[in-house]
Amino acid sequence: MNDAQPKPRSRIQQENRRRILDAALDMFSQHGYRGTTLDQIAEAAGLSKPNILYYFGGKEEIHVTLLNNLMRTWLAPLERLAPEGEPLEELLGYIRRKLQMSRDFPRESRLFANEILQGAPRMGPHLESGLRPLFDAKCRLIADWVAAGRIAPVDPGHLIVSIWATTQHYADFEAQLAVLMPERDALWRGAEAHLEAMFAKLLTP
Amino acid sequence: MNDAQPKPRSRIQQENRRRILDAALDMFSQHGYRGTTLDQIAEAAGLSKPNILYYFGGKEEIHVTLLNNLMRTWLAPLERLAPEGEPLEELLGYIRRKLQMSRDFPRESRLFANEILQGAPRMGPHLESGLRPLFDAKCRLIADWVAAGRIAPVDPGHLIVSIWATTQHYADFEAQLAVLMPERDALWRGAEAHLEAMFAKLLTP
DNA sequence: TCGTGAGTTTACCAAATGGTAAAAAAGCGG
DNA sequence: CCGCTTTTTTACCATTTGGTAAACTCACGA
Repeated sequence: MNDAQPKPRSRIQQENRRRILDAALDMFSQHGYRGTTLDQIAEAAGLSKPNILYYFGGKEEIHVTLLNNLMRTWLAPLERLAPEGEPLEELLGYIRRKLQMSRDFPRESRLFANEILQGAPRMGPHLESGLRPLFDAKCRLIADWVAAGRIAPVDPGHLIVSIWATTQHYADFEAQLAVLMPERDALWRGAEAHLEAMFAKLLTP
Repeated sequence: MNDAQPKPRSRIQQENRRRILDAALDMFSQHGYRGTTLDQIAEAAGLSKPNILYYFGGKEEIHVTLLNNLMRTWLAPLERLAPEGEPLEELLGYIRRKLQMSRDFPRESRLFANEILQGAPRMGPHLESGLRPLFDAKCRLIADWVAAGRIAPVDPGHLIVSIWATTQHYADFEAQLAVLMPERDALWRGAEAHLEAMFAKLLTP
């Protein structure tokens, strides 16, 4: 229904679009949508403002593009939660992947958090069409595991929400954690150990 | 060093300041600092913009006032975590109080989340001077409980962080949860049951 | 090497925004 | 009811911001 056009982008187009999106991700994730100006993005990208508007239709189009890109990488870890493996290992693996994403892609995590915090004004449909089916499917998978007695009884939905909450928190609230637990390396190691232990204990039948 | 002045505010001053702060809390928690305009606050408060600037020195002063007020109510639940009681009951009580705050004061939770997400530009000092000592003290308390074998071994810092993450998530990511778990009443009941069960299992020796 | 289209810059603009000055209106103690 | 203070409104302003028009430069294939 929309831009599934080919996209025969020249070398320079690709490079400049990438720079703009990278700069915009920096800004939007730190200052939110309205807190970010085109001039900031332009300066961070090393381009002039009109030049940026040559590559994107406007501020909102940049933001939406980022959100669309985000959705894919964001769903990936959950998609890999598969019925074939050992349930406990599958879930702990998911937790590990999710925590890794918080550490390696904190900007993406904050962009998402900002968008949701503000009521998901530009993402509502995506949640409904992209996230929800996946969430429901994985809830069913977990419910099956519970029914089969392969993991301890647990509300699948709230389990997934707990995993999101705990893992994303380390990216989204980094500014707070930097004050409370200043040793960065120890923080991530401690986080992984704690979350694995916590969810293992919760899920072991 | 600053406004610890008496504050002999007239009836009308108190009322109007309250209305402004309430309206500003609505706006700031939903749109962030830069995403909120004085005109929005004015309209929501039912006052004219210059009138608002009669009560507050400027936009930033309103925001800082809200943040200061927030700090007090925000620390209260953790302060009540006391060494006298049964450790497990104390911690579960804390979790219950924290979740209740997410349900009853989602605006405050989101205001806080917004501020931290953006790097705590107007709250950094408060975290250091207000939150950190409390956090450290409660970590020591929990460590003592662990050392005494009264709760299962757990990293106190990460335990507290997990409690924050899971409880606040229900307020901060409400827009997302509204899509995934539309039945509002069931959501809060399920959240309480799930979190109590999860942390009880984690902490029971 | 020259023409042409892709890419970039300069010079703007209208609207929005935080904030101010000063006059007007309300309150209110006497 | 008066006079003085508090509160509110009207009329502005300078800056910022998203965006545009059009001129200009550059790459590159014929």
